[in-house]
Amino acid sequence: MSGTAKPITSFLIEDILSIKDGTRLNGKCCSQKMERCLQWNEESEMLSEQLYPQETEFGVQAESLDTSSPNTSKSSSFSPTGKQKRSRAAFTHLQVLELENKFNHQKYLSAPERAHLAGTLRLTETQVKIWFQNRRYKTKRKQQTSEFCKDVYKAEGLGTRDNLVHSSLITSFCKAYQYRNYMWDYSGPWGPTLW
DNA sequence: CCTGTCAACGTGAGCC
DNA sequence: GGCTCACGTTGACAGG
Repeated sequence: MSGTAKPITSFLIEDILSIKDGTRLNGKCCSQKMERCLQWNEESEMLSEQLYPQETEFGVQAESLDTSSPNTSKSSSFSPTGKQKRSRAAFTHLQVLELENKFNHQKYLSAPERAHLAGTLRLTETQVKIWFQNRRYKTKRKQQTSEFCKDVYKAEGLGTRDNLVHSSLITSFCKAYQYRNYMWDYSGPWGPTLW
């Protein structure tokens, strides 16, 4: 690894993370950040081939992935009642970024691919597997929700005062729906806003 | 305190 | 039987 390679990828990552239109990368991805992520996906592919031909598949140094050292392993803390507390790891932005990057190209991973990705991101294979499972489910729910609400809007039509009331009710329903965050569809026909 | 998010977990089914 | 999947739920955590 040369000294010139790191600043380039670090710049790209910091570039994305510095965008202030949202605090999370996963789930409710905000427009500018996601656009930059998608742009970065393409750039990182080219960069990784040029800069890290042998070292990593993703063009990001493994050491930089667990900087905040999330509690990715099972913690053995106990609740006051004596029951073992369930831990929930908080993946770093970089880990999520790489997982998203991979997911954009592949919705399913083979066992060797999963092992490699887990090693690169310093996660367990199970964590990668679960992440992909959850991610596929979220994508599906998001799509279903979008299509459902789109159909309702189509069926109801817009224009009259009654229809405006209807659309208002529909919007309320969609807002109340558990997976409303999946309606933030940056790649959808309505752009990156909540419709 | 309430609510939203999301990794982790449970369940049932399919594949080999 | 072991593995992975889709799907739904749980519970820790963070932000308002």
